Amino acid sequence: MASIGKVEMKPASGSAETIRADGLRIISDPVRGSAWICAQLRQAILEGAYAHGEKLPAERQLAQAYGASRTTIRAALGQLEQERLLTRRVGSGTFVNFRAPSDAEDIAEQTSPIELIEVRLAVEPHMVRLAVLNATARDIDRLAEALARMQTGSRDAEAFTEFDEQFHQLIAEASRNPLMLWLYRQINQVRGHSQWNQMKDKVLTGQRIAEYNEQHRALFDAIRSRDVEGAVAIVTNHLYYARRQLLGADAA
Amino acid sequence: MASIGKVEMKPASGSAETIRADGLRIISDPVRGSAWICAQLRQAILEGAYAHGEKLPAERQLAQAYGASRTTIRAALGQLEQERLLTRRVGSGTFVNFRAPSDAEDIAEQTSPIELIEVRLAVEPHMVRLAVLNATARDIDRLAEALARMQTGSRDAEAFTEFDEQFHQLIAEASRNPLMLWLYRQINQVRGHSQWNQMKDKVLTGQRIAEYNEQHRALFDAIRSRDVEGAVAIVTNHLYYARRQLLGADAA
DNA sequence: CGGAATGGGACCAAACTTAGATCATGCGCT
DNA sequence: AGCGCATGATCTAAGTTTGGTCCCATTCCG
Repeated sequence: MASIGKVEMKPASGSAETIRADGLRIISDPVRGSAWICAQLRQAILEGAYAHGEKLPAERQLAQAYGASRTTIRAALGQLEQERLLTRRVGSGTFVNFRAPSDAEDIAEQTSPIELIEVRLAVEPHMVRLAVLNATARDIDRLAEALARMQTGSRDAEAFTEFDEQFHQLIAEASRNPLMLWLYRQINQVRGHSQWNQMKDKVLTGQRIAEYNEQHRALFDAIRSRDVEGAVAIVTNHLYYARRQLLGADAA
Repeated sequence: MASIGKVEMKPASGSAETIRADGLRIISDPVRGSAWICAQLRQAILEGAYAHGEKLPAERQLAQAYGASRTTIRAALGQLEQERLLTRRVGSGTFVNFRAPSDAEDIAEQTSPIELIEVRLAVEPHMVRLAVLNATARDIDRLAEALARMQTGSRDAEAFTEFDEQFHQLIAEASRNPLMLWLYRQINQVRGHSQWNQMKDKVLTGQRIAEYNEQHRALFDAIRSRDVEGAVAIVTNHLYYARRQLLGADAA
């Protein structure tokens, strides 16, 4: 594997830099400083050389690769982290946090978070209705698992969004309607690319995550007990609630 | 393609890295670890290297194959299981749970007319609501034209279906929500390919076409007069009506 | 000179990996 | 049914990797 792209390119020798010998032409660019390394990495990320979520080489390895000290590498990575292009986790590594618009649908760019909520408001209530009516015991087990994961592991907006997508997609599966599932997957894809991602950090405070978790719990209980109207009401309110907060964030 | 690329590192073991004198060129495996193994397996599955339901090698064998510990392999498999790409059964093995990506046409074949109606029942009421709220005068003009065409030229089931799709898509446009419009186009595409086409001749009798036309007329009037609840009620009944007839046709 | 950036090293705590042992389950065979 | 075996699930203990932090010497540049 790794046949694709994963080769090539040296971080050094970007443009005609450091003409040794005579030392004229020294002008050059920021030669191999943290700023230069930062620019190289940023370009690589923005060009999609690294997939979203992919792990970068460890700092010590990058240092060796770029022929720089770890301090310098850390300065560059720190800058990129501030730009929200990277996420760093102790003991784990440094990860890319940028989705290349390569596979992003045009439609995602044109869709505002409000419009996305409107569409979900159209689809999800009836989807939940079908889910309550058609969910198998296995579906409900899966929902329970997802709910447990969500309530234990959703400390930040990033993780919560991911779990939230999983949860709602499981409901889509529980509807046992292939077209409905396909449709919701499309919506989820848009959701992953939309401008929502740029504002969710501001909207999803810790308290709101807790509130959403409560609503998810209530929705699950309604589905499990086959309470059609209750489930529909909960998901409808859930989305109205989210829309209200989006409108508030817009105003702010 | 002499672009800036990713820096490839090698793990501590394995092949010697090759650092060139002039610059640096780093080779070798991208950081093996559970995340990397997970990515490898995911790509293999998504590429169809494993058929749906096929059994993967046992964990102990995978561990040996990847030169990693069983714990690491299990971490990767666990991630893929969470992504619902795998299913694991004690005593049996690990199995692929992924079907070749369904495009619109595949989905259409898997979708029964009833399921299609269910999805439309989910989407269209709220879509109509948005349309009533957001339709421009131009939108309403276009709807009027389509309605006129439909009522004059819909003698057979074929022609009526075409006009009907146009009419509903115009409503989607009137919602002024690009995602909604895109979504409805997808639905319409499925509609064009589905098994519906094979039974519509039997369902769409001349009388029923006339009834549908009446309903369309009423829906248009409601939209034009900005009667939100009225329009929603009409389209909902319209679809329930169609569903009832489909169920009748199924029974027959 | 003096400040800023860089290099190089040490140490820490968190997360990950490894290597086992043991258990529980399901399958195939007699 | 009973048995043996392969497989996934779980646990423990230790080792390794990794980003976070601090310190100090060196280099670069005004």
